[in-house]
Amino acid sequence: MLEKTYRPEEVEARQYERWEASGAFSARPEQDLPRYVVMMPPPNVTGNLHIGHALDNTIQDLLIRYHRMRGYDTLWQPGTDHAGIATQMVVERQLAAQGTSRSNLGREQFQEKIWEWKAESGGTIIRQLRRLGASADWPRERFTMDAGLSDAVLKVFVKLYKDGLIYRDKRLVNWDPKLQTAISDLEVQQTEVNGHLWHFKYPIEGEAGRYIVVATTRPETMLGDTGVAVHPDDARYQYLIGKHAVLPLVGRRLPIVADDYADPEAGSGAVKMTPAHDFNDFEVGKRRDLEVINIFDSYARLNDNVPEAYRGLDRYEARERVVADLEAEGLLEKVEDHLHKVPHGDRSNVAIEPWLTDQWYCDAKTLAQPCIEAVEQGKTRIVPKQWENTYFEWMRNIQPWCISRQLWWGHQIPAWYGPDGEIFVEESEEQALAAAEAHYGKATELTRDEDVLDTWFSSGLWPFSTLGWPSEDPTVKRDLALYYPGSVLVTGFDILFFWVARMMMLGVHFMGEVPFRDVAIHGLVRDASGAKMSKSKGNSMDPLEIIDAYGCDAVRYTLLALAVPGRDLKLDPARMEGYRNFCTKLWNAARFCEMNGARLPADYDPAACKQQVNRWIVGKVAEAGRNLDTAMQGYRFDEAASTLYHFTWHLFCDWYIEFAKPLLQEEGEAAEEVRATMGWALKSLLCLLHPLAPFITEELWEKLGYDGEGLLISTQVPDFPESLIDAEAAAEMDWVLRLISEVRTVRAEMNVPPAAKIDLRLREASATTVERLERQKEVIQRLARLSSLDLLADETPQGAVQFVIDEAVGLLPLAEVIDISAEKARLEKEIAKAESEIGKLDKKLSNEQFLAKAPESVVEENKSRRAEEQETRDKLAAALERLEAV
RNA sequence: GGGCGCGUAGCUCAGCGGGAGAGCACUGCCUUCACACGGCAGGGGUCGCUGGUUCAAUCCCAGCCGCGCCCACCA
Repeated sequence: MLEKTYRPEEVEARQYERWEASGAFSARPEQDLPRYVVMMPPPNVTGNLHIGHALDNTIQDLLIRYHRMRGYDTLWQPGTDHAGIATQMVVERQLAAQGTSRSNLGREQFQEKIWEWKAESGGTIIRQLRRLGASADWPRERFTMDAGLSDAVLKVFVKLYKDGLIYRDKRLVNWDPKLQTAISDLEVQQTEVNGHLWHFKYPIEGEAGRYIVVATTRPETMLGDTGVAVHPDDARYQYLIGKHAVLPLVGRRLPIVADDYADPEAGSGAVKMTPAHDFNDFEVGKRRDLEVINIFDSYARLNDNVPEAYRGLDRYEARERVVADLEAEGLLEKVEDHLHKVPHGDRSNVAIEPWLTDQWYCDAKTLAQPCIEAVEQGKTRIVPKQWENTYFEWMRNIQPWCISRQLWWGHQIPAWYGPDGEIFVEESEEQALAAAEAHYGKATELTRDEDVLDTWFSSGLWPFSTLGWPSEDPTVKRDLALYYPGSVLVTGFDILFFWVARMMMLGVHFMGEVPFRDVAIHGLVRDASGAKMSKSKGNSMDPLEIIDAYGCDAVRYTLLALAVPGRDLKLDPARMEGYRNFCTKLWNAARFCEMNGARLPADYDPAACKQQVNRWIVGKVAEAGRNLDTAMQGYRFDEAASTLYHFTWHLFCDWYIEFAKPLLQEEGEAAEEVRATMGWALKSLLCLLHPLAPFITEELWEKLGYDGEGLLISTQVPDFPESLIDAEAAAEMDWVLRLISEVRTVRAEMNVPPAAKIDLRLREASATTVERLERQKEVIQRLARLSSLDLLADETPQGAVQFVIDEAVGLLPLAEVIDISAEKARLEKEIAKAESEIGKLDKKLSNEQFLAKAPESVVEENKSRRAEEQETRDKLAAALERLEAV
């Protein structure tokens, strides 16, 4: 016999091990089945599972299990990402704690350290995903720096280079002075800062006493100024165009140029130009042929291109000095407070510096074009659809993607330089040397580019690199044919650009086909009050801890129930408690079934049930199954969760089991049919629930001795054809349910002491209305007896309900426990409510336009509602009169 | 500056042209032989505000007020 409560801690590890050992997680390429493929977003190899991973992977596991149980060959491709900057930072911090640094170790030793660190803590997150119940194809696990995936990176880089889609360029990049690397636009976060706007007077050359005023938020950059721009139509400055200003502190002649970029409305209308340290100024500088003078070193300290007094100063020290010196010279006109956005590195959290360097770029614009079309044509669907706009917006305005990083951890760029700077991009050093020999006519020594690629470059290949591309191996070719493109990519919107867009670009370019059919976007997990979870705020939830506390199924169910597509979810422990209770409820329902000998005969046919309750619950199971299918197709995991929750608790437990109790007391055919149907319903329910709550359902399946090797390993969900839904049984049962509720209410209000349990014995189902009415009468009679009320046998069912209520109310004065004045107040309130309802309906029904234009059915509905309300009102009024008479 | 989204019961959120819903919380009764992580019954909402379209608006449209997010080169 089952225990009284479900104990997840005793079940989860055991069931998981059994699943994994069975091999049932694995794809079955050799079988001729429809395919369902999900590529797991690879977490950082050295990371820990956080709540966002838990959501993302629970959804994927739900989809995978759901499809696996419906006859698909499923591939859930797992793996991890080397996460360049993030991992390098972790190891660097460790080195710092040990009193050393990467520069002390040198490149090779440092890389060894990282590999050691990976070997040590690399498997953590994968193990943690197993705690979540993730049924991924673990033997296929990949790492972005595996040999195979690295081959893919090489091949892609070389091909794109040779196609002219990757190139080297000298331009301003987002330079992170702390991490000492370039970063892409996406890795830059704009942070609002309370700063100042300084207005400086630049003397006009040869016109003593005349100045042009420029404003800046970054005074230190003035040391690199090479011009001043004004708007061509700005009357105030016409006479200055073509003349020069003299840069204070430096003495450089600054051409005053006309350019549309200068906004006459902003500041003084004149703007200083620092082409080496500002993206806009760089563009203006190119147009107006201004000098580009770099004044910073890689740590954002002033270099030798500034007057000696400032050399070596940090940018912020320099700012103070420059302002002080200009003020001393009387050239500071004014200082205003100024709130503005300052770009910061998302990893380092220091202000990034636009800095002139040589970097590798990817021509994202060209790659993006077919991806825009692919989504427009519906080859890939983004769910919810509103995100398509965001995708289009970004893809249409995409900038060149800076793909080189000055790091040591990652895929080193396969580019070699000859002595004269000639670039050789090849898949190996040998090929590069060969190319160099061909180029120079003799063997020539080459130096390899030190930079590595942006992490997202290799993860952009994930949908096909994990399948073995570019290997020519027949197995790989087969897998690519079967498992590319994937069915759906599940992800939060935070990496829509970082990752999804890159996979689209690289997938379409190299495979000639989009990497996935659907992109299912979910929100971010926030705490109960809506704040972002973060360690520093102390509001983060460790998924493993909450799994320990509530059980994995409860955590999964909570996440799914909250997962409205594209919306953030606020995670409240109270919710998890609720779903933990749900698990217990399910467990106990199964326990009841077990205790009462619910069993499923081999020849059981749900469509052949005779009894009404059984026909009804069969239909409700089928309905739940069909609703689940609809929800899953629309990625409405919240609806999937709620439909099964409602069925389990409020239909199966609250009603069906209660109806079954009296029936089970009797021996014979009726009881047998209930046992069989109950067994069938429970078994079906376990099948339906398994993808959401895999552990408890599997455990029950095993404990109840259902067939096969278990839910995950060998069970297919049966079809639930619409024909199983018996509309007549459903309508009757709805009526019975309502009736029982009403009688219960009356009894509660009358304070009728609890008699025996409501005893419903619904006799064999019958098709004819006469018989149906007879049965209902019997139900009413029983209820009435139980309520100590006599009931006229020839009342019609609807009248009977009213009669029961009337009688109950009529008995009120006799029940001493009832407070008469309170009861009067209640009745008066009810009457007022009914009257207001009648008033509204009257108004509606006297509206000619309504009668003329509204559909007939709506009019009829309103009329009958009017009649019902009137009847209710009259009965209530009569009851009130009787009460007053007492 | 541009874009997206949100304001529905005390809380968290579904719904979305024709009688306001769920979970939790709350109140009352019930330790009845699956379950007190339970059962039954109940209270609670001018569906942000103002206009418009419509026979009919929580739902569609416009404006406004609050809140959040994303993107953007404004000194």
